[in-house]
Amino acid sequence: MSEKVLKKYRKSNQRQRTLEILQSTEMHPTATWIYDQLKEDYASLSLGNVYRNLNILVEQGSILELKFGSTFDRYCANIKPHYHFICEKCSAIKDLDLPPSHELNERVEKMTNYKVLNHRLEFFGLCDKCNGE
Amino acid sequence: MSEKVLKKYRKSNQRQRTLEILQSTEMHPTATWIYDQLKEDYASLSLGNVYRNLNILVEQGSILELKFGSTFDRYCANIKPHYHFICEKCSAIKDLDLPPSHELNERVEKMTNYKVLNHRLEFFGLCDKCNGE
DNA sequence: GTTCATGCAAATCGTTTGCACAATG
DNA sequence: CATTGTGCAAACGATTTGCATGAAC
Repeated sequence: MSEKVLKKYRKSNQRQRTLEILQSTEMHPTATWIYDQLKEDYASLSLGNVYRNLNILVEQGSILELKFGSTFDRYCANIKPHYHFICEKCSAIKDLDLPPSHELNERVEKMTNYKVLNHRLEFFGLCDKCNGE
Repeated sequence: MSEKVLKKYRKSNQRQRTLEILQSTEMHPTATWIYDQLKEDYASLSLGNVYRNLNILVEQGSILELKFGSTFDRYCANIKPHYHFICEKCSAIKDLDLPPSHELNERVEKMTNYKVLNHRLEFFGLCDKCNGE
């Protein structure tokens, strides 16, 4: 496993403020929402720089990025519900035999006041081929 | 709940072939990969139409789309692992108190020969506000 | 002959990047 | 002064869409 070298970053008010904004909200904002908040303090702010700072904060482990975007959509003809395993090295996607548990939905429904209709479970790691090396 | 009116579609060899290709593979291909396969039979094929047919097949319930793309990235400052609930109506994302189960990784590891490092679990439905209406 | 299917090219949209200049250490 | 931060605009890449033509019913 290649150990990633942490880059050195200077102090940046804008980046610090970005982190504070993120820490002060329960919602999971988009880059654009954060941009709008920051805009009040930084009139000449650019969206590109918001992305740059968010990526740095992720790299530093200060925040999490929930990827709902930016890679490929994948398609499959196995239409009965099932879980997936995704190889982080070769990007292979495998169907899993683990039977989907409807009971999980009920558990979440009981601990919240949400109506839970379904869920999606994905495992990440190394597939048989990539793990053998 | 608004019931979606199913549109009527004619028979299309290209769309039928798209489904067959998808049904004959274990991998979870991207639109581009499917395009490359189809290209052998349809020399003048356009990628745009592959997307159109894939969307129709999804709408008809013949295939599943695994969205790893095409919406927003969301960010959050809660860096300890946790699961999410996503409201399908208002798109709110909520952190869940359900404790992440490392045991799930082991279960998958035992039933496959993959190295399982982590997983991601998301629930979908209606949040408290949207469910009340 | 009305509606759907298709190819083509342009548009869309979230995100990234190259460049020039300002700020940091 | 060497390096990082920033704004700006252009680039990128996956997906969608408008338009004109061809096929299905």
